[in-house]
Amino acid sequence: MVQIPERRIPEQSARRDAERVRPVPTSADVARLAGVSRATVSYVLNNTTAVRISAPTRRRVQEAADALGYVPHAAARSLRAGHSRMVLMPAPSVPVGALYSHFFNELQWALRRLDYTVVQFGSLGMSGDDAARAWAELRPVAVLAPGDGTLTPRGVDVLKRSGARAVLTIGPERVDGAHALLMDQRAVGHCAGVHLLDRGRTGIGVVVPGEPGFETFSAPRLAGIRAAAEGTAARVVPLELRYEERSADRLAARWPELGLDAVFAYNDEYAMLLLRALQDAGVDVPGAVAVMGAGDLLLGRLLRPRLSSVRLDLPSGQVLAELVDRAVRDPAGTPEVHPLLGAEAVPRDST
Amino acid sequence: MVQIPERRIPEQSARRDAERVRPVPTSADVARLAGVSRATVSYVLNNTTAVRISAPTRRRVQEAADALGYVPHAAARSLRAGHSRMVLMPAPSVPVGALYSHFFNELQWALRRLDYTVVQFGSLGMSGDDAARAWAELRPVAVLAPGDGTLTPRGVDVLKRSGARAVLTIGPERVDGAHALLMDQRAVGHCAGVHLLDRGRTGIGVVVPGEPGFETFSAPRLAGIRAAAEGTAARVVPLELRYEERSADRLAARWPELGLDAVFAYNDEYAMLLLRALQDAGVDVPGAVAVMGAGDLLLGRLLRPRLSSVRLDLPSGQVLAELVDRAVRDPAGTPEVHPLLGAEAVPRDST
DNA sequence: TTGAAAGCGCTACCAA
DNA sequence: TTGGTAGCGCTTTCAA
Repeated sequence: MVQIPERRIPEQSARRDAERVRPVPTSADVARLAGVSRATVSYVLNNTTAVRISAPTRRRVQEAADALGYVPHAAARSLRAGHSRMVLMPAPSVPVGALYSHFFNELQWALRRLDYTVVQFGSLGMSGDDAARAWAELRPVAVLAPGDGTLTPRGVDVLKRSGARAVLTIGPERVDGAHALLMDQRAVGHCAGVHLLDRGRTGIGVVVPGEPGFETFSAPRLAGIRAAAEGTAARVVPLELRYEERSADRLAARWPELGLDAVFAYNDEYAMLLLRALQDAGVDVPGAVAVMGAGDLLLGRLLRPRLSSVRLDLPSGQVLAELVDRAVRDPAGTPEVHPLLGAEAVPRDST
Repeated sequence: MVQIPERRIPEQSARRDAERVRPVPTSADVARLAGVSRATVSYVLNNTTAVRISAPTRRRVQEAADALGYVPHAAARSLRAGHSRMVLMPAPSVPVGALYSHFFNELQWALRRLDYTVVQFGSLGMSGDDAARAWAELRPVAVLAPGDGTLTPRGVDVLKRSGARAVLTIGPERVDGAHALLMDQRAVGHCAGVHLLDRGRTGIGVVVPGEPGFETFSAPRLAGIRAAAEGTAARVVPLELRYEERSADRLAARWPELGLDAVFAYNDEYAMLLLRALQDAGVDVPGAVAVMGAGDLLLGRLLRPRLSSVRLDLPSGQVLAELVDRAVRDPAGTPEVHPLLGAEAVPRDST
């Protein structure tokens, strides 16, 4: 059956009326101005190699495009192409250290060198599956989701069914069906535990941030130190601390009754806070208590005694970008787990 | 003229062949499964109020969508609609403090409440105009670009011509044609300068980070302190410092010959670094030298003497989101400049 | 209450 | 070497 298209006034015309000011130029406008077809415009602007366009035509098209300020429409392009090169990354929702943000930038840079478009998408305040749906709507070729429990196996499925060729988590946890770039926080705790036990400490406090949102990091660190103490006579005691002087003072005040001779803080900042409070309360560091942080911040070295810490090592963004690229090229491959985080004790004067 | 569409094998079929495994479900698939038209599917899934769909049909469509794991295609949708609700934000390229990242999150959250989709787009290593083009390809309704010199008036024009209804910069500089959310770093320096002059200091060193990428922040802070010293007898001397102990030790070693009795560091971290180095070199703080930072970090209060600082105040994300929304609703409005950054000296023991 | 179909901007196939 | 045109997935108008 042949349909005879009737002449209709498209709804768009109304919108155009309101915004007639400056309609956004399309490739058709460029074609019109250059006196060629839209196909030719596409060939020229994309440097299509399969087709040879004469130099004069090429020039006319370029000039027309420049004159109009033409910029191609990414959505239309990827709709037509049936796929995109967009890699979706989570925008970190908690303030993140310089180490991690450096790593992030490196990864982004490396992905762009592999011709991916990196987009960060904040999903604050969405449940995991809602977030996955929202990501899926953008039809990314790959998703690098936080490995912090946000993403569920259902979420992974939603993403894959909507065309994501690779789903990777990056963080302390892994998820079925997704590749995992595993930042195993337990190693951090373990490493600290071993160091403190080596120093002959037998009562180890573990500072856990009182603020919400850190559980996925702090819990495995605690587990790691527990694992290190397993089979020894040492006790491991979690201690909640908020990042304020008052909270630290309170903890320091009841220190004697805790009977601990060591403490591993969530990170160097909490460690510094507690160290100062202990000193103000008259507790000798490292004599009576060994204090250890994590992250190996420069600032920790400024204290007296210099703060012992756990140095964290992240691989180069280059390596990770290649991992992502490989996963994209082989969508059917079995999910792999890549340990990402190296941890090493850096003994200084506080332990 | 009536075209009789010939039956062609669409190129897509080849692609589909390769990926036949699991073609991504479209609204047509949902329609087929539910035994209705694509229009009906759209009505149901979008809860279109103008059209009443019977409950049974509604249910059938929902079930079909769930069964297929259907997720709408954002690009197709916004292509059809002729506009999107995407707000493009720059992904910060330098590690950013907790204050700023909190502010960022708040803004993102508030924008989402206004029904915008917030997307961060890293533009590391692109020139300003390339970045603007790359942003424009995504056809965002609004762009919140860094006000750090990346964006040029040309860039603003490219964005507007490709349909962005609002372009705002957020940072220390403003750009012609764009609204500005101005974080006037000069105020920070000015504030520190006034405080140090009040304390009777007459030779003020200003620590400028030796690392690249901080110029847009550090230069105006220096200018601000110069402005404060204008017309007084005080000298202002820029001092380059890298964020490492060695660099600080070197600076401290040549301190006596500098003849300065005060120093304002780029931020609290640089201040703490230098303070420690000065103390190690036997310089009395605040007796011989007053040391002041910026950012009012908790860690600065742990030093002895407690570090004086400049507290920075950022408005709530809510307020800013409304600013963005207003700019979008009134695209023709004259660009406005909104001062964003409040600065206040917090005197402690180091000055 | 439901369906048919146009068309958003773009690219790639085929024909000229 | 260039042009015509189908069709990516979606929404919406108009007709039934």
